Amino acid sequence: MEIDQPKVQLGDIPPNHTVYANNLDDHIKKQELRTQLYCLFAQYGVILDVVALKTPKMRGQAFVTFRDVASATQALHSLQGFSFFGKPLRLQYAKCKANVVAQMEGTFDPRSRPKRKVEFGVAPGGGKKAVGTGAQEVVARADEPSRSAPAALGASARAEADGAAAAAAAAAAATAEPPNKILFVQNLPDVVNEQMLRLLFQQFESFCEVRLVPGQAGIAFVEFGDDAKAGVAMKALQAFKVTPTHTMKISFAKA
DNA sequence: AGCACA
Repeated sequence: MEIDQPKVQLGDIPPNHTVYANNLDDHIKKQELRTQLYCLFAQYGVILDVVALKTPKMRGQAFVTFRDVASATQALHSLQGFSFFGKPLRLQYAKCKANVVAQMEGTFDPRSRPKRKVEFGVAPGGGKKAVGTGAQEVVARADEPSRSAPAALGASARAEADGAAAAAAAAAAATAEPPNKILFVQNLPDVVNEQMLRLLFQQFESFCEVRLVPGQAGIAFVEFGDDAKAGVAMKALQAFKVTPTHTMKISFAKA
């Protein structure tokens, strides 16, 4: 005879594009959490969105949405119990369909509330006015099902896979100057602002500040606590695609 | 434990 099954049975929830994760360390900053989850889960497939809220009800939880259910399934099984920031991941399928997925299927019904998430960089409608209100809500998301240009997080992972050549060139350039706690960032699109750059760089330890150069579009300085920490950030974000056409070049600033 | 996306 069968005894009642304890805790969560995966079978309770049908397969979904989205993996629901809980038991997350809730003192991790939201952006950091999303970035780390993105990096961890991206090995199982194309990620459309990572949602993490810090509201009382939603803290310690996150939603990772894949383009394909099979990827979600793969990730769910492979990463079940994975030690993430010292705590084992608890994974299930999400109970509901993510908005991105509904959009992908063309069934998105904005009856609740129409969402205007801001893309990092170029606004889909074109033009140079990109970020207005919700600049801190940068999302990793694909707008078009097929050859989408995922923003922020997606681009970061893409930059890894993508720019062998660009990265090599940038790395070569990076070695031109000796280590410095200040980084020199080039090839930024002219729509970037400090807020956006901060989002990218603040996830690294000992981040201090971002400085744009008035009158000098496309470049910025980013300061860290010391040379080594700056170097870590540089390596991680080297060749990051800020937009599909702008690949960041990072080097140590001149002393 | 807790299933959202403004």
